[in-house]
Amino acid sequence: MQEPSETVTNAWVRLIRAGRAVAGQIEAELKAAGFPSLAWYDVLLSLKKAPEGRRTPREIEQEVLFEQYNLSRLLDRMEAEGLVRRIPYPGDRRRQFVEITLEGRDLQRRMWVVYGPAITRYIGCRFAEGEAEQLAVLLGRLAPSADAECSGNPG
Amino acid sequence: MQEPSETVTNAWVRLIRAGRAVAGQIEAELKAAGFPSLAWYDVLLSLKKAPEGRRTPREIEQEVLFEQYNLSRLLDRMEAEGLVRRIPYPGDRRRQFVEITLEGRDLQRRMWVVYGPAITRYIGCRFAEGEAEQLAVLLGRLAPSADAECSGNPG
DNA sequence: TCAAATATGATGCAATTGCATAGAAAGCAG
DNA sequence: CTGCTTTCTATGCAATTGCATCATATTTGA
Repeated sequence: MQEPSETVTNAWVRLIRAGRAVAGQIEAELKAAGFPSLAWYDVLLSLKKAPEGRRTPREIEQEVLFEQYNLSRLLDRMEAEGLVRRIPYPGDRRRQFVEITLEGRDLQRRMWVVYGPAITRYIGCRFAEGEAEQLAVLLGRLAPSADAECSGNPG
Repeated sequence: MQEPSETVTNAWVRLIRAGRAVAGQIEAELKAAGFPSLAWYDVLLSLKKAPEGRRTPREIEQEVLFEQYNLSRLLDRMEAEGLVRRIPYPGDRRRQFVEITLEGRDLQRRMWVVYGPAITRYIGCRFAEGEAEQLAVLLGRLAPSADAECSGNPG
């Protein structure tokens, strides 16, 4: 296992910087509009897309890549705001379902009015459609599930 | 200003997820090896690359995209560990220089031994060199300085 | 069937981050 | 000069995150 090439390192640095820059600007717009952060949006959207608007915390975690303990407390806050509701999971009392409420659905919709155009402005505007496609494909290879080609483990 | 296409949204979602996933794994390896986080590394490297190993906090901020107050306190911690030293800025007493110490340089080097191969493993291994180049170029367009093509401002 | 291992979610506590604002030094307009 | 604005860094306090661990429920395997 060896050092990365200049090019690879550069891609990595830009990946992080670009993510930070764009996320920072979008978060700022959401906040300016009086909305909660992207983390809340991610949870709301994840639930909204799920059948019957419900998922277990584990499923949400894996989709949005949050830490278990962070999500647990984020759900506390969201539940306190009435955006989400925890309900028993039939057949396994360790688990639970988290279900989006009407208010939650509504908030998601209202946030999208700010969020969508922001994505257009910070991403869409900078690429031709084919380029965006290319970028998406390349980034898809970095997904946690995607298998690497070379072997070797940490440590 | 309008909604983003599916493709653009997808690129954005993957950008964030990929960054989180890779950063998470790299952070885990660093921690497992007894090292501090990537944020510390970024500051050390930024200083190391600078002439005479020194930069003002503002310069570091802009390079690594940290918040001013976070960097201020990160530097406190790093200074307490002897990795960095604050020295007066000649001709402007508002500013200061942050200078990397020998210990700081050494830590950067030792962290790279873990960090470099991790970049290879999580990024390099997943792309041919030309693809990595492509990815880097596309991501470069998202840099905060890069100008967007369409107009329209938030709000 | 029962103890050990595993899976899921919650929580106490320390560390970090975000927010608003302070404090100090330049820069600027008249 | 003098007062007003801007720039740069620090900080009090609240909110969030990370870490370790707990509590409970299920699964596994002898």
